Amino acid sequence: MAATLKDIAEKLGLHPATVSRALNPRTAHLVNAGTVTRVRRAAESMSYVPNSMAAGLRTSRSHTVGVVIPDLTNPLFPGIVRGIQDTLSRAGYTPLMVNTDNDADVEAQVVASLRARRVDGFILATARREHPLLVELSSKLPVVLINRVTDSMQLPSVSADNQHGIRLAVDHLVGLGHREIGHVGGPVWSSTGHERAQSFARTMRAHGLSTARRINAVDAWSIESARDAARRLLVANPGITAILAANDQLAIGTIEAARSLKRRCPQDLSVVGYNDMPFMDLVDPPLTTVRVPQYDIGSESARLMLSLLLEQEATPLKQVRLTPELVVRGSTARRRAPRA
Amino acid sequence: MAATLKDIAEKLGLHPATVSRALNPRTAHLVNAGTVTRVRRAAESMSYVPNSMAAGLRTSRSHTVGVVIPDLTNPLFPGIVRGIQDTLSRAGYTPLMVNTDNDADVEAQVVASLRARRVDGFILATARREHPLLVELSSKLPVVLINRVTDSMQLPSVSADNQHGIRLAVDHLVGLGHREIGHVGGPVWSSTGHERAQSFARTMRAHGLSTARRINAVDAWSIESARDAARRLLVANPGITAILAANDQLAIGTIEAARSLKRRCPQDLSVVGYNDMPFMDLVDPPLTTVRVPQYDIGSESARLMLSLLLEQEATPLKQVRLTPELVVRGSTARRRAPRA
DNA sequence: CGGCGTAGTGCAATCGATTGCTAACCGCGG
DNA sequence: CCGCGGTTAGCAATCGATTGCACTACGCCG
Repeated sequence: MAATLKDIAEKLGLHPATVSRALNPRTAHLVNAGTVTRVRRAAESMSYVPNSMAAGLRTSRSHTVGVVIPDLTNPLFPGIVRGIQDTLSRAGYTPLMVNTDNDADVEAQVVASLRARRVDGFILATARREHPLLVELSSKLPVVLINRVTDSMQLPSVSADNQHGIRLAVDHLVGLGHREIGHVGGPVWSSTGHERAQSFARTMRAHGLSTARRINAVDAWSIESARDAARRLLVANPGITAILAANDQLAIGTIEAARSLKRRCPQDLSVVGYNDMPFMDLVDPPLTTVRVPQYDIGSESARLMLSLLLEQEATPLKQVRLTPELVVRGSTARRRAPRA
Repeated sequence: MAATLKDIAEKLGLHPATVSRALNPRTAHLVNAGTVTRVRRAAESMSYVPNSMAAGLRTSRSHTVGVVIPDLTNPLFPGIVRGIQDTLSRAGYTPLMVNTDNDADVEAQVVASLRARRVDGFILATARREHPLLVELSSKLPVVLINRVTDSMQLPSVSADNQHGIRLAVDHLVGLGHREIGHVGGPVWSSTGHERAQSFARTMRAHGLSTARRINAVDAWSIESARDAARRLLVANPGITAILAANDQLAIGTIEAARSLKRRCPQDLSVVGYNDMPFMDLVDPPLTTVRVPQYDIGSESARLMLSLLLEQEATPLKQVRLTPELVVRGSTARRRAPRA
């Protein structure tokens, strides 16, 4: 059906090998310049499309990268994915994207199916803290981690600086006069949640503020989960005047919990989110949040992957840290007189 | 490096062909049951992963489907993509996803690169009204259209019933007492925008209401674009008390335009969106909108694609239409006395 | 005029799985 | 004892591109 190298070769009275070389920019210099243009023209006219499966079989490189995402419908990820796609495709690579739903079994399964497709490498945005696959996987293929650095192993990674982001947020709240600041943290199994909670504690201590009993955790990065947790936190600590949530969904859940306790945001309670997902400027109240450069995280991780794939000499371990910034909107306000 | 059929065969003193048959459920019955289990066990222990590129080369089927999306960061799409992925992967297929940014050139390019990867079919969610590629493409590969039926050609498609959705919205507004209802339509090149505008006109006429001069169009599905358009519409037609926007972004832009003209939503102007993207319940005011079943659109289109790929006999042309529903929230209200 | 270097092509093996055909072998009936 | 049907398994070709090696022809130098 579709034209092959052999078809072109026959039409031109050449050998397939010559046609192959003429069409490959890296080897075209081995072929007479006139022949190259003849071949190019013929390929064009026969609308030749190289069969990447055949090429991949021969070279055992698929020009394909597995991209493992916990949940694409979390608005944090589409931006990242766009960054990955744009950068990879510019280099002739195709991302193979899969969701895991934050389920370790699903993850094992999709990783296996991507290996069957012979991906050349993996970009992992799943942020479980422990990760049995990782050791084995990274010994066989290039792996780039997104939003996570592992405790045990050194791997190439791209992430936004959580410590810095959290400090921006806490400084902002302290600057507004808040002293009793709570934290609604992410799931305990999540390395991101863990890191942000630690950064929170560290920063609070640096300000000489109490931290220990205010840290709280939920079991999913969801609005519902935060609703419960924040409610408990607020009931247990009525003196809290501000809460830093570990991401935007948790911030929204926190605001809803506050409302259910008749505490308005920002008048009675300031709330800061994290990530600055799309539309967070439009919710009520517009969310003050830490913006992470989503597209850049994606494109940087793709760039890192490409350098691992293309550099002949072993690339030195690179861990890219991007800097988040604080976006002040309507969900934070100066602390008012403590409630009666 | 990785184990191959031959490796297993040698270890077991068998021929690769036998191993292949033993491992393939469709041909396992040709092999002695005992041999099958021996092979299975060996494959397991050597952690054999079949090379899908070799299989694909031989069978010229990649078990891969190209999924072409205009813009993944449009929150409408992640839900659809999830539906596609879940359904395809359950059947052993892998989606290859690409963005086009609503650019026809980019689209041509990504389609070419997907064809080089020998995708078995295409799911197209790009909704340009005219589409030169489509004719050629659909003659060579199975194609399923999302959110679009073409004027010229009959192709398998999955979409939500725009006419029905628009009617729900208009009926709602009319029921609230509105008579002068405007429409902020999508880009003219978009088939979705076109269809919704037509449905709007039709429904308004059915209600005996004026329509002609209120229809308006913008050049992108963006908040900014709607801001300008809605402003012009409102300035030109100050009597308008309600606006139906062709999607949620346009609705948000419309609300902002109204604000800039000192018209509050919903008190002075009711606004209805379309799609019910995530977080539309949280914006200010919570958006009344037509909900389309995003996940189902994705999974139905994947199902349709699978039936095209797997059924031996030609599948009869199927055009799936899903039914949207109206979600009433805070952006619409009963019409008040006409403004002074 | 002989020999050597080089540019340009052709040859053929290779990647790993699949599959139509063939071959070996068994049991059984005539 | 022969032959036949049926079950298992091996053989070998095939998919299409890539690439190390061999070969030809030509130009150039000594």
